Amino acid sequence: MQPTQDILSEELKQTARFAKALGHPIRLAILELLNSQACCFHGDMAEILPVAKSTLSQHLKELKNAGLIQGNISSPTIKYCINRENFELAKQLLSSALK
Amino acid sequence: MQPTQDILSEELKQTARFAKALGHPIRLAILELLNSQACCFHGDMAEILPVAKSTLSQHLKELKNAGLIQGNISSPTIKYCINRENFELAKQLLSSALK
DNA sequence: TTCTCAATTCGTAAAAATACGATTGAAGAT
DNA sequence: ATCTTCAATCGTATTTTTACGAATTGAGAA
Repeated sequence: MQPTQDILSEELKQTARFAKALGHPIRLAILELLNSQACCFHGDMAEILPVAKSTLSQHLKELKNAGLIQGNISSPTIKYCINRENFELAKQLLSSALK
Repeated sequence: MQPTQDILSEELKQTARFAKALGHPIRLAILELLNSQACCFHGDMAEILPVAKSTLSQHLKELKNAGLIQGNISSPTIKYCINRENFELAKQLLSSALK
Protein backbone atom coordinates (compact mmCIF):
# COMPACT_ATOMS: atom_id res chain seq x y z
CA MET A 1 0.00 0.00 0.00
CA GLN A 2 1.21 3.45 -0.88
CA PRO A 3 0.79 6.53 1.26
CA THR A 4 -2.82 7.60 1.19
CA GLN A 5 -2.24 11.10 -0.10
CA ASP A 6 -0.73 9.87 -3.35
CA ILE A 7 -3.76 8.02 -4.50
CA LEU A 8 -6.62 9.52 -2.56
CA SER A 9 -6.04 13.15 -3.43
CA GLU A 10 -8.13 15.97 -2.04
CA GLU A 11 -9.66 16.48 -5.45
CA LEU A 12 -10.70 12.88 -5.59
CA LYS A 13 -12.19 13.04 -2.12
CA GLN A 14 -14.09 16.20 -3.00
CA THR A 15 -15.40 14.53 -6.12
CA ALA A 16 -16.54 11.59 -4.02
CA ARG A 17 -18.33 13.92 -1.60
CA PHE A 18 -20.24 15.53 -4.42
CA ALA A 19 -21.06 12.18 -5.99
CA LYS A 20 -22.27 10.84 -2.69
CA ALA A 21 -24.55 13.83 -2.22
CA LEU A 22 -25.97 13.18 -5.68
CA GLY A 23 -26.37 9.49 -4.94
CA HIS A 24 -29.99 9.53 -3.84
CA PRO A 25 -33.07 9.94 -6.04
CA ILE A 26 -34.75 12.37 -3.67
CA ARG A 27 -31.71 14.61 -3.60
CA LEU A 28 -31.45 14.59 -7.38
CA ALA A 29 -35.13 15.45 -7.56
CA ILE A 30 -34.57 18.35 -5.17
CA LEU A 31 -31.77 19.68 -7.35
CA GLU A 32 -33.94 19.25 -10.41
CA LEU A 33 -36.71 21.25 -8.79
CA LEU A 34 -34.39 24.00 -7.66
CA ASN A 35 -32.62 24.05 -10.97
CA SER A 36 -35.83 24.41 -12.91
CA GLN A 37 -36.95 27.15 -10.56
CA ALA A 38 -40.21 25.29 -10.29
CA CYS A 39 -40.03 25.72 -6.57
CA CYS A 40 -37.80 26.78 -3.83
CA PHE A 41 -39.62 26.24 -0.58
CA HIS A 42 -39.41 23.33 1.77
CA GLY A 43 -43.19 23.14 2.03
CA ASP A 44 -43.67 23.07 -1.71
CA MET A 45 -41.09 20.33 -2.11
CA ALA A 46 -42.69 18.35 0.69
CA GLU A 47 -45.93 18.31 -1.31
CA ILE A 48 -44.23 17.06 -4.42
CA LEU A 49 -41.65 14.62 -3.09
CA PRO A 50 -42.73 11.28 -1.61
CA VAL A 51 -41.04 11.64 1.78
CA ALA A 52 -41.93 13.01 5.19
CA LYS A 53 -41.02 16.61 5.88
CA SER A 54 -38.43 15.64 8.45
CA THR A 55 -36.79 13.33 5.94
CA LEU A 56 -36.82 16.07 3.37
CA SER A 57 -35.08 18.34 5.86
CA GLN A 58 -32.38 15.75 6.30
CA HIS A 59 -31.79 15.53 2.56
CA LEU A 60 -31.71 19.32 2.30
CA LYS A 61 -29.17 19.36 5.08
CA GLU A 62 -26.95 16.90 3.27
CA LEU A 63 -27.09 18.93 0.09
CA LYS A 64 -26.24 22.00 2.12
CA ASN A 65 -23.34 20.22 3.80
CA ALA A 66 -22.06 19.17 0.40
CA GLY A 67 -22.29 22.81 -0.62
CA LEU A 68 -24.65 22.17 -3.49
CA ILE A 69 -27.51 24.29 -2.21
CA GLN A 70 -28.08 27.15 0.15
CA GLY A 71 -31.09 28.44 2.02
CA ASN A 72 -32.13 32.04 2.47
CA ILE A 73 -34.66 32.93 5.09
CA SER A 74 -37.71 34.58 3.64
CA SER A 75 -40.14 34.47 6.49
CA PRO A 76 -42.15 32.53 7.19
CA THR A 77 -40.50 30.14 4.77
CA ILE A 78 -36.98 29.43 3.59
CA LYS A 79 -36.03 29.86 0.00
CA TYR A 80 -33.65 27.23 -1.23
CA CYS A 81 -31.38 27.80 -4.17
CA ILE A 82 -28.63 26.01 -6.01
CA ASN A 83 -25.16 27.11 -4.96
CA ARG A 84 -24.00 27.83 -8.48
CA GLU A 85 -20.33 28.00 -7.68
CA ASN A 86 -20.14 24.56 -6.13
CA PHE A 87 -22.64 23.17 -8.58
CA GLU A 88 -20.24 24.15 -11.34
CA LEU A 89 -17.33 22.69 -9.44
CA ALA A 90 -19.20 19.42 -8.99
CA LYS A 91 -19.99 19.32 -12.68
CA GLN A 92 -16.35 19.92 -13.50
CA LEU A 93 -14.95 17.39 -11.06
CA LEU A 94 -17.39 14.67 -12.04
CA SER A 95 -17.01 15.21 -15.73
CA SER A 96 -13.26 15.04 -15.32
CA ALA A 97 -13.57 11.87 -13.24
CA LEU A 98 -15.60 10.33 -16.06
CA LYS A 99 -13.34 11.51 -18.82
CA MET B 1 -47.26 13.84 -2.12
CA GLN B 2 -47.55 12.94 -5.74
CA PRO B 3 -47.26 9.45 -7.21
CA THR B 4 -43.67 8.35 -7.05
CA GLN B 5 -43.24 7.68 -10.74
CA ASP B 6 -43.88 11.30 -11.71
CA ILE B 7 -40.99 12.74 -9.78
CA LEU B 8 -38.64 9.83 -9.24
CA SER B 9 -38.28 8.76 -12.84
CA GLU B 10 -36.25 5.76 -13.88
CA GLU B 11 -33.66 8.06 -15.41
CA LEU B 12 -33.29 9.89 -12.14
CA LYS B 13 -32.96 6.64 -10.22
CA GLN B 14 -30.35 5.38 -12.65
CA THR B 15 -28.44 8.61 -12.28
CA ALA B 16 -28.55 8.22 -8.51
CA ARG B 17 -27.23 4.66 -8.78
CA PHE B 18 -24.27 5.83 -10.82
CA ALA B 19 -23.62 8.75 -8.51
CA LYS B 20 -23.77 6.50 -5.49
CA ALA B 21 -21.26 4.12 -7.04
CA LEU B 22 -18.97 7.09 -7.65
CA GLY B 23 -19.49 8.36 -4.12
CA HIS B 24 -16.46 6.77 -2.52
CA PRO B 25 -12.82 7.81 -2.90
CA ILE B 26 -11.57 4.26 -3.31
CA ARG B 27 -14.01 3.57 -6.09
CA LEU B 28 -13.07 6.76 -7.88
CA ALA B 29 -9.43 5.80 -7.52
CA ILE B 30 -10.19 2.40 -9.02
CA LEU B 31 -11.88 4.00 -11.99
CA GLU B 32 -8.96 6.38 -12.37
CA LEU B 33 -6.53 3.48 -12.42
CA LEU B 34 -8.58 1.50 -14.90
CA ASN B 35 -9.17 4.55 -17.03
CA SER B 36 -5.50 5.40 -17.21
CA GLN B 37 -4.70 1.80 -18.03
CA ALA B 38 -2.08 1.98 -15.35
CA CYS B 39 -3.33 -1.32 -14.03
CA CYS B 40 -6.12 -3.71 -14.38
CA PHE B 41 -5.55 -6.47 -11.86
CA HIS B 42 -6.97 -6.89 -8.42
CA GLY B 43 -3.60 -7.67 -6.96
CA ASP B 44 -1.96 -4.62 -8.48
CA MET B 45 -4.70 -2.38 -7.22
CA ALA B 46 -4.45 -3.92 -3.78
CA GLU B 47 -0.84 -2.83 -3.64
CA ILE B 48 -1.66 0.73 -4.57
CA LEU B 49 -4.91 1.36 -2.73
CA PRO B 50 -4.96 1.70 1.06
CA VAL B 51 -7.52 -1.02 1.79
CA ALA B 52 -7.53 -4.71 2.51
CA LYS B 53 -7.98 -7.04 -0.44
CA SER B 54 -11.37 -8.16 0.73
CA THR B 55 -12.52 -4.57 0.97
CA LEU B 56 -11.19 -3.90 -2.49
CA SER B 57 -13.17 -6.87 -3.77
CA GLN B 58 -16.29 -5.37 -2.26
CA HIS B 59 -15.72 -2.06 -3.99
CA LEU B 60 -15.04 -3.81 -7.27
CA LYS B 61 -18.27 -5.69 -6.83
CA GLU B 62 -20.20 -2.48 -6.32
CA LEU B 63 -18.70 -0.94 -9.42
CA LYS B 64 -19.60 -4.11 -11.29
CA ASN B 65 -23.16 -4.01 -9.96
CA ALA B 66 -23.47 -0.42 -11.06
CA GLY B 67 -22.27 -1.53 -14.49
CA LEU B 68 -19.28 0.77 -14.53
CA ILE B 69 -16.64 -1.93 -14.80
CA GLN B 70 -16.35 -5.50 -15.92
CA GLY B 71 -13.93 -8.30 -15.21
CA ASN B 72 -12.45 -10.73 -17.67
CA ILE B 73 -10.75 -13.82 -16.44
CA SER B 74 -7.15 -14.01 -17.54
CA SER B 75 -5.82 -16.82 -15.41
CA PRO B 76 -4.55 -16.75 -12.84
CA THR B 77 -5.72 -13.18 -12.42
CA ILE B 78 -8.75 -11.19 -13.46
CA LYS B 79 -8.43 -8.24 -15.76
CA TYR B 80 -10.72 -5.39 -14.87
CA CYS B 81 -11.82 -2.85 -17.40
CA ILE B 82 -14.10 0.11 -17.63
CA ASN B 83 -17.46 -0.71 -19.14
CA ARG B 84 -17.31 2.04 -21.73
CA GLU B 85 -20.97 1.94 -22.67
CA ASN B 86 -22.23 2.50 -19.14
CA PHE B 87 -19.37 4.84 -18.33
CA GLU B 88 -20.57 7.03 -21.17
CA LEU B 89 -24.14 6.73 -19.98
CA ALA B 90 -23.13 7.76 -16.48
CA LYS B 91 -21.25 10.72 -17.85
CA GLN B 92 -24.27 11.73 -19.86
CA LEU B 93 -26.80 11.30 -17.07
CA LEU B 94 -24.70 13.11 -14.49
CA SER B 95 -23.81 15.96 -16.77
CA SER B 96 -27.46 16.36 -17.61
CA ALA B 97 -28.39 16.27 -13.91
CA LEU B 98 -25.88 19.05 -13.29
CA LYS B 99 -26.91 21.15 -16.27
C1' DT C 1 -47.98 38.56 24.87
C1' DT C 2 -49.88 34.75 22.83
C1' DC C 3 -50.94 32.24 18.73
C1' DT C 4 -49.80 30.20 14.41
C1' DC C 5 -47.18 28.30 10.92
C1' DA C 6 -43.01 26.64 8.65
C1' DA C 7 -38.94 24.18 9.17
C1' DT C 8 -35.58 21.92 11.90
C1' DT C 9 -34.06 18.91 15.39
C1' DC C 10 -34.80 14.99 18.49
C1' DG C 11 -35.53 10.25 19.43
C1' DT C 12 -35.65 6.09 17.51
C1' DA C 13 -35.54 2.08 14.41
C1' DA C 14 -34.19 -0.45 10.47
C1' DA C 15 -31.32 -1.03 6.61
C1' DA C 16 -27.09 -0.36 4.09
C1' DA C 17 -22.22 0.69 3.71
C1' DT C 18 -17.58 0.07 5.13
C1' DA C 19 -13.85 -2.51 6.81
C1' DC C 20 -11.08 -6.46 8.27
C1' DG C 21 -9.20 -11.27 8.70
C1' DA C 22 -10.31 -16.04 7.81
C1' DT C 23 -12.13 -19.31 4.72
C1' DT C 24 -13.40 -21.06 0.39
C1' DG C 25 -13.26 -21.72 -4.56
C1' DA C 26 -11.38 -22.16 -9.15
C1' DA C 27 -7.74 -22.74 -12.40
C1' DG C 28 -3.25 -23.75 -13.78
C1' DA C 29 1.30 -25.78 -12.38
C1' DT C 30 3.86 -29.58 -10.45
C1' DA D 1 -4.00 -35.91 -7.73
C1' DT D 2 -1.99 -32.37 -5.08
C1' DC D 3 -0.16 -27.88 -4.54
C1' DT D 4 -0.12 -22.86 -5.42
C1' DT D 5 -2.00 -18.68 -6.20
C1' DC D 6 -5.32 -15.14 -6.96
C1' DA D 7 -9.66 -13.42 -6.00
C1' DA D 8 -14.21 -13.78 -4.07
C1' DT D 9 -17.05 -14.81 -0.31
C1' DC D 10 -18.09 -15.44 4.59
C1' DG D 11 -18.59 -13.94 9.20
C1' DT D 12 -18.48 -10.18 11.91
C1' DA D 13 -18.33 -5.51 13.89
C1' DT D 14 -18.88 -0.68 13.46
C1' DT D 15 -20.56 3.31 11.35
C1' DT D 16 -23.54 5.72 8.35
C1' DT D 17 -27.74 6.36 5.93
C1' DT D 18 -32.51 6.54 5.54
C1' DA D 19 -36.91 7.09 7.38
C1' DC D 20 -40.74 8.43 10.42
C1' DG D 21 -43.54 10.96 13.99
C1' DA D 22 -43.13 13.94 17.95
C1' DA D 23 -41.29 17.89 20.00
C1' DT D 24 -38.95 22.23 19.49
C1' DT D 25 -37.64 26.62 17.61
C1' DG D 26 -38.21 31.13 15.52
C1' DA D 27 -40.47 34.77 13.33
C1' DG D 28 -44.45 37.29 12.15
C1' DA D 29 -49.59 37.95 13.06
C1' DA D 30 -53.37 38.69 16.08
